[in-house]
Amino acid sequence: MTPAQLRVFAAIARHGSSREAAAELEVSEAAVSGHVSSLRKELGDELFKRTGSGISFTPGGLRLASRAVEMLGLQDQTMHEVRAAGDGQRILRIAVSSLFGEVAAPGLIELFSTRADDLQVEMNVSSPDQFPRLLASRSVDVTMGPTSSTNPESIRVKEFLRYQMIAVVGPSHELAGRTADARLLAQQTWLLGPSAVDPTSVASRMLRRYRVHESSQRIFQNHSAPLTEAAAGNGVALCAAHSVSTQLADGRLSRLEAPGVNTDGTWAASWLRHGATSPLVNELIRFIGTPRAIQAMLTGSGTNIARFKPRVHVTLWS
Amino acid sequence: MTPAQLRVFAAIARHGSSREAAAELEVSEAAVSGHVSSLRKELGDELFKRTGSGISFTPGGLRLASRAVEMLGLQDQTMHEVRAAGDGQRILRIAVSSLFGEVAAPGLIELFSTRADDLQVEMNVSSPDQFPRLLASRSVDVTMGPTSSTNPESIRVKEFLRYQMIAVVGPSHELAGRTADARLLAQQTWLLGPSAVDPTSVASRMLRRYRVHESSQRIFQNHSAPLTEAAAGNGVALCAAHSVSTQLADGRLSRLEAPGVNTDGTWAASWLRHGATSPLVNELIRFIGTPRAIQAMLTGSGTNIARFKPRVHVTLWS
DNA sequence: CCGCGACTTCAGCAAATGGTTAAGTTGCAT
DNA sequence: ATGCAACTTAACCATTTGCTGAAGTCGCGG
Repeated sequence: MTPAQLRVFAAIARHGSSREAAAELEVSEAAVSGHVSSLRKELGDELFKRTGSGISFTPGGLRLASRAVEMLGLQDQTMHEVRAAGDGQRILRIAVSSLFGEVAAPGLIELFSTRADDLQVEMNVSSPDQFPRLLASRSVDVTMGPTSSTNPESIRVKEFLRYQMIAVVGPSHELAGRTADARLLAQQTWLLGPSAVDPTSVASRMLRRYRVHESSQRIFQNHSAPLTEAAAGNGVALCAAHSVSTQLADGRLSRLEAPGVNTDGTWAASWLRHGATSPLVNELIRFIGTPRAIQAMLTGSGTNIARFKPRVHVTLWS
Repeated sequence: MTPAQLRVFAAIARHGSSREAAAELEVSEAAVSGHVSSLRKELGDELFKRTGSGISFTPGGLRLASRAVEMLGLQDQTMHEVRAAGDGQRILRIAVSSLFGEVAAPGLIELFSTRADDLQVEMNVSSPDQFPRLLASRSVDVTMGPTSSTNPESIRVKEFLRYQMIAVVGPSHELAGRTADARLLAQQTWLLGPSAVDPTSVASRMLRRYRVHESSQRIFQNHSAPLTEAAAGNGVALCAAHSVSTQLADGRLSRLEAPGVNTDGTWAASWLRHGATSPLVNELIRFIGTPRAIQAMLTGSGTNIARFKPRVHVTLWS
């Protein structure tokens, strides 16, 4: 699967014809066909069949078509990025857990990145158990998220924020303001954010603890939607206490007390211990301990349009 | 930038040493060095420098390290996917706008994908102006999102749901239940979802219409967070009327009337007109018009844990 | 300042790549 | 049935790739 082969296949997919692809790439049809037959051999799939008028793709061929343009795009982007980095463009690459990425990171990054000109921050949401791998392969410079017990010697960790996970329900909910027991909790509908998918998260540990059946779990694509659902009285949601303080104060949400439902969590940054740590990383590590940074994490999550750019986002149902 | 070169560079990044990388890949150090020098020439960046104890990466080198493992991973995944597709695994690839993807798609896809076994649905959130390109390059099978005026002849479109965009504020907000004029609207803080970044969206057209200054716009990473902020009285949010009906009913949110603030939007599916449309696509197109599907889109967004799998998610600040 | 460890360059060689032309298949339209 | 358009295969060749061993260079510690 060389870039050349992918380029050829992408051209075929775009035009729906080998001949036109050959014309576009200014090579003979035989050359195109040669690349295709390498791909066919490597992937063990026919990719496309000839029909009277043009060709028709196999399922595998369609699949390859998607990924081919994606891979070529990624390669292209890489070239630009490496060049830009060489020209002094500074980039800080951060991996974050989904909860931190949603409630704390925007405020923090917004504040941090305005401190320096021509600084680009890339935030990558991923599961915390991937953090060591991401650091080890130099895929990111820093990770931020829940602390992990098992960290390799080569990774340095700095804890910077303690938060409390609490359970909340809407004011109209039968358990509002009451104290529940484990048995009762297991019967509730649990409204959860994406972090519930990660088995190491506080949320999913709690679900296991109370033995909440999967059919009582509703997982949303972000951590804000479950709170809205909870406010409407449709179930129990978990969240960081500070992120809902105003909603608790004005009665839109109400705490639910139960043994073990209030858990303390700690957010920590980790990075490679390795010799020369980039100055930018050191700067960030220093910064996250300051009162201003803490403040930004606890409050802000909306950011200005000019500086925000969401990217890829793929979801799979199977 | 061939796969072989990337594999070599990824190994170097992982070990922090050419020698160890050579050992891992079971080739001579010279071979490794050869691949590196090709990369250096192609990218015009030194990538890493020798120091007394090992090597130190240039910014460009670090950048390449991230992307190298990413590209290799993508390639690997592609091989698996093509093979799986050949073995009869059916995949439906959908591109959606950010609003549709958040409020309507989960319910729809959940319902659709349970109708058939071994059916995998991949949902890709992207800007609607990319839809024609994604279809043309066979990157996705169907797109779903706001209708677009300019569609190439080769694309077929089916509108399936009309919705109304409204503006809402919290009950404590000074404009709650009142009718405002354009002048007043321009002075408000606008709480927006990711769709505001896309210049063709209803939201950003409205912002332009009222000449809302960028500094009065707060963009959130999803469409649910701005509603929570609005409920707290911190500004004006835009949303689809049906998605907030309960919140309007119980007074957590309140409509804001103003000339031109209520816009009708239409969601439409589009797909390639091309000869033989996949049966799966036809099935979906037929399905989205049914009452059950409409119902699922209007109500449900939480989905079961076992069937949900978020993926990549990159955000850039610059 | 010498030596060591580690990365880089060089020469040379076998194998693979990527291309060409020409001939061969194949499915559909006439 | 025949012809056509379009994809595939075959034969062949120039070029590049990818390796290796050997020699070269560089930075640092003793």
